[in-house]
Amino acid sequence: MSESTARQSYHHGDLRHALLEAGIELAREGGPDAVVLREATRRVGVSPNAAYRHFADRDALLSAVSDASLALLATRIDALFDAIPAGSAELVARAQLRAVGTGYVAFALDEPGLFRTAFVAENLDRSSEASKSGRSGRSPLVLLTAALDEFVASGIMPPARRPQAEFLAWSSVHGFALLLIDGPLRALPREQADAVTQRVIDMVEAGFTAP
Amino acid sequence: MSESTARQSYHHGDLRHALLEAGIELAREGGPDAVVLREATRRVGVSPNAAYRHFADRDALLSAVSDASLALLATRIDALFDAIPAGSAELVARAQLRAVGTGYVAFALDEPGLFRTAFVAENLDRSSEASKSGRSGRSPLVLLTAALDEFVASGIMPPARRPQAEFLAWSSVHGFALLLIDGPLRALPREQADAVTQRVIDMVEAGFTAP
DNA sequence: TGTACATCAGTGAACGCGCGTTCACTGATGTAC
DNA sequence: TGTACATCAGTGAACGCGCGTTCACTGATGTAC
Repeated sequence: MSESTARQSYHHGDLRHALLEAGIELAREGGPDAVVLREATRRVGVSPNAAYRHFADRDALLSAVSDASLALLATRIDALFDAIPAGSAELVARAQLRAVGTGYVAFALDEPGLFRTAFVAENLDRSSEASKSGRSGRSPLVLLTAALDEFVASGIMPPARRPQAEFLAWSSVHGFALLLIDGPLRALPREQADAVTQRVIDMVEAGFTAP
Repeated sequence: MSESTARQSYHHGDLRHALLEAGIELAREGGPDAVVLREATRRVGVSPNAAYRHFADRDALLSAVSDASLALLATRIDALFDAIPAGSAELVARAQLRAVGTGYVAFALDEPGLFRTAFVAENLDRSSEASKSGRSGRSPLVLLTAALDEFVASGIMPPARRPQAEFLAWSSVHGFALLLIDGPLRALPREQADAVTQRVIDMVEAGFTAP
């Protein structure tokens, strides 16, 4: 977009933002390894070292891109979450669990590069820390936690199963996303992938609520 | 081991094997990206281009290392599988599911570098293809499949849930392994990790067998 | 309103690095007679 | 058993590549008076 039109002035105006956008585009195309500092500056039309006015080093750029990817994932989940119709606390909680899982996998399928970038090693941590700190109040983990709390409150999940349940649910959905984008289910047509996603969530839900 | 003693003759004797071992060691230390052709030759004490007598290129070496990693994972699971005591078909099948999951996660924790190397993108496929082709009759996927077939046969799992069930179970355990080695559960002490692993398997089992 | 000057945000050129890979070669091995 | 020679499995040197990063610089901007 704005990258393609040669800029007029010596100063860019918002180079940090432009580099971040370019980095996101690179991640979208090729995952975290494709976030190459020189290529980002090339796309923005600026000399390579200009990046160092805005990012300490290549890792700082990658981190920013990773954070942005995580935010896009969160947005996707939020949208499904907000579309849940009113109902009994139990039904809403079940729908919330489903929304988180469905949005998570859908994002992975639609944006595999960003998905992999969001979960670059050192950032996986941060995604859970950030949510604990409350900085991003609507992070997926927070939404998931709320849903599971309601599972217990409404009596469909035994309290003994509650500890760490977020991570059990997360594991299933995360692993499934990876089998779909990189793994043996890579060739599965989209509609079948969506159908099996629902079965992953069924399994998780049954695992939590089974007598 | 034998790499450390300078070799006597001009010919190495078993350079292919030595390079593979060096590659496995590199993968063990740093995952797939650490499998660097020049470093492997350095460790074996041979000139870099010597590797090309035995591997077409760097990717061929990485593939071989990945295959070897997968084989080590399979061996680990096999050991648990073979230790299952005799019993009713149902109990044995439940124990088999548990053995596959437990061995899988244990390997990931003990050998995170090899684990990540085993599931390098293009090889995740191969792990399921290889098992279908029957070349490796005791691959984890084959063992898992057998266990799940017995779930249905012994009546504890509705046949309607059987299709794709391998991948649902695999997803959960694979995702959990990644949360443990790279992710938010990285800091979990080993014994807690082992305990939560059992709960992951509980969840999967309940999801399959819930009424 | 105009000017001097500090600060900011870029440029251009170059660096060292380690990698994968190729070239022409040579020492060692095995086989035919 | 010995020798000639093809083949095999190494060596040594070099390549180009693209990267991240640093250096000394210069053009643009904003602020004080």
